Amino acid sequence: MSIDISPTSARAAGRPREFDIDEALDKAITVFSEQGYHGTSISDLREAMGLTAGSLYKAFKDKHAIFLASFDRYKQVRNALLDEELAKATDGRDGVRRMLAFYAEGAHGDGGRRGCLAVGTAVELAIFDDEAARRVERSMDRFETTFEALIRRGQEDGTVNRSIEPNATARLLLSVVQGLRVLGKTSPSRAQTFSVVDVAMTLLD
Amino acid sequence: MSIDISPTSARAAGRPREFDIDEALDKAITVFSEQGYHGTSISDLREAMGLTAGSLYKAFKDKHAIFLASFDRYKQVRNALLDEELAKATDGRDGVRRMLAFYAEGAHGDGGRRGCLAVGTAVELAIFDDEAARRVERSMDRFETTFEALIRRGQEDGTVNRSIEPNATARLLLSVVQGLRVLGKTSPSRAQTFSVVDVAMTLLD
DNA sequence: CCTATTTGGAAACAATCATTTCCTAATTGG
DNA sequence: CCAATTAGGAAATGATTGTTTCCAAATAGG
Repeated sequence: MSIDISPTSARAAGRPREFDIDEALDKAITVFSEQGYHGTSISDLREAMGLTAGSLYKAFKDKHAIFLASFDRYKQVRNALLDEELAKATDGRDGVRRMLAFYAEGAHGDGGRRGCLAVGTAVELAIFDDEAARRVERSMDRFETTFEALIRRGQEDGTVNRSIEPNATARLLLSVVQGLRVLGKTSPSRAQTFSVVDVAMTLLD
Repeated sequence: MSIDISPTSARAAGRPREFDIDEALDKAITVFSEQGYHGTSISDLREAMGLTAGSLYKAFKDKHAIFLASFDRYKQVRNALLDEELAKATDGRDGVRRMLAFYAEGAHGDGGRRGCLAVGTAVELAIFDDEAARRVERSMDRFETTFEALIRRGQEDGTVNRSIEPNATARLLLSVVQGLRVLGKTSPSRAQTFSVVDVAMTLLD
């Protein structure tokens, strides 16, 4: 029995995995987003991920673990894209607009129909699944905090009205964004979706 | 073979049903709201509704029919309550406030955790279930139209700013309301929920 | 009172569910 | 090159799924 401090890059003993875990999770994200957790069977996942049950259960403990891993990857990818977008923001107001536009972009057309995995998880699993609920709450908190920070930044740089309440307004914008994801399920037009963004922006005047 | 134009009140031949359909559907609504369609088994429904499988399948064609009947009753009850609330409105602005408050009231605490059956249906079933999707769309349209009518009424009676665009603003309010239902799944406080309503109302100034 | 009709309810149904088992294949370390 | 370890994959697992069947009970109309 020896203490193992091997780097993660070192390949473990045994036959190497023949598929990329993240690529497989990306397929799982699509299925879970479209069909939900209970609506997705292991067969659905096998087919979408191109794996046999054996491989699935060697890579993940069970269906629930596949779901949580999919959720985590979904958030990681989406957050990275959002951060990239927010890095371009010239001021607080521009940041809010970019953030709203980022979600509006995902809430219409095919992506809107597919849905948001965080919203789906909140609606389907948050009551009885503590691990899922914790992840949803963390995700919502992050959005709210980011909105609030952008509003405060705008109030300092003069692009956002100083008399509005940052936290309450951030929470309203969070509601709008989650609501757009729900409405996106009935595939509204791009214009319809972005008109909501335009109205929301007037709150900063 | 004779043409039957008997009133619906006349009892048909055969053993009479021993349970009230609407009461049973109210139990089903709770289960479907909490667990979703795929997360709810016939056993769950039997237990909640206090019925045997035989009785269930004599009253309804199948699980899907139970769900649609539950959805229809949910909307009927909620719409009746909303109409009652809106009848008290003194002007357009007051109507918008009452409508927002009506949903905020249902979106926090235990009711918020339980969730909205329309939102759950939109998220879980709208893509692959046409009958469910049609019902969701009709429900959303009704909300949007009601909001828009209240805004126009407010613009006429002088309680709502005449320079705002009624349709776009109505759609934003619709988004807010749906978003509150999503956020309600992580059981926010009453104050947190209503602060969103207060901010939304400033759009009418 | 008899027939037709419908419900209540237990038991049975095939199908599908998530998961495991078992064997072979592929790799690492010694 | 051998032992240990892990992955791939087909087949089997028991449990649960939604639904049906069958029989007794309760009603209406004739």
